[in-house]
Amino acid sequence: MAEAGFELPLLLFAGFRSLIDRLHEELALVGHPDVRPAYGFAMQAIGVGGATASDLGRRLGISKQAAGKTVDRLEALGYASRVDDAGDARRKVVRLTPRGIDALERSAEIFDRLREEWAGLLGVERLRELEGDLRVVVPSDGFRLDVAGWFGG
Amino acid sequence: MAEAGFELPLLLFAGFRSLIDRLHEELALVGHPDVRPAYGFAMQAIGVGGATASDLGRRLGISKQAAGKTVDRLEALGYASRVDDAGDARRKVVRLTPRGIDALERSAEIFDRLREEWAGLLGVERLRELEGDLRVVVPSDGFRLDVAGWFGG
DNA sequence: CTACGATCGACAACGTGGTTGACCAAACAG
DNA sequence: CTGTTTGGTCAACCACGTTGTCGATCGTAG
Repeated sequence: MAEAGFELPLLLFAGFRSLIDRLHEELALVGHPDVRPAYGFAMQAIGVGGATASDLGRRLGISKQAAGKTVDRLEALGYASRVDDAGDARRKVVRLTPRGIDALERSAEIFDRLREEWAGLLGVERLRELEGDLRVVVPSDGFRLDVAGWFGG
Repeated sequence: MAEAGFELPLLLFAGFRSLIDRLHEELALVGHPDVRPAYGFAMQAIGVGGATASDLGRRLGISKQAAGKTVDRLEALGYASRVDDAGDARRKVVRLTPRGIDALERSAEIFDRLREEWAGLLGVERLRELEGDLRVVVPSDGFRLDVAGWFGG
């Protein structure tokens, strides 16, 4: 007999949440206690190359205004800074500060470590299968990262 | 070489999100266009037996005040109603209306159908493994359903 | 039976991640 | 030169959370 269908989303969310929660626990221990999940995604989207608020909005699937507000918070926390664009007086390029870069690098390390933990529990092959299976069932056309707004409304 | 660790949470979230999005698309088609993800979780937590706002808060891992506000919205949409408790004048029991029950039943059907879809893509055995593996790596001690607030702050 | 503490539900103020709409300034295309 | 895009910001608003406070009720200990 089949499992109840409603468990599947719960398991996926629980997995996602536990990884993100672990990430932020560890991040707090290495000097980034005030990074919130939303900031992490935003910094990832800004990347080392920087981005404008409009870019960021497009990458995250949110409005440029919402992206701008996120940048405000990132800036207030010292993770990013706006610099005027030399070639276009309208644009203000958001760049990650060294602190922002550090948070990004630490996050990558921690995620790798977490993945190894899962590999230890499941076996490397099994984890690879899990990832592969998810890639199959997940729509390939990218997806929006506006978690809070998506869920809430 | 190992996959990048940061893909894992993204895949899990994408899976979760695609299931929830599909659910609400289908739900909209069968007469429940205004159910939001948060409402679905809340109704699930209320259940056919009903619950008080405080109960709901505990089940969802949110404050009783937040639970009360969710009940307000559920009530405004006709999915739930508050009834005075005969034996305790403080308590107001939240009960799902027939419309609320319908939404819950439809959701269960849709989730089952969605799971079958995944089974078709992956194979029944592989899907069962995926679920089993997730159960292994996910902390067993339950988890909070305050998605929006968790992500945001 | 009375007094105290815990609980329920509500109100208020606030924080955070989103939304639209409006607007100006700068860039671009004709 | 003019009309249209585009980028950034301001303002108002909404949804989902938070904490703090409060009166009313319940349960229990004295």
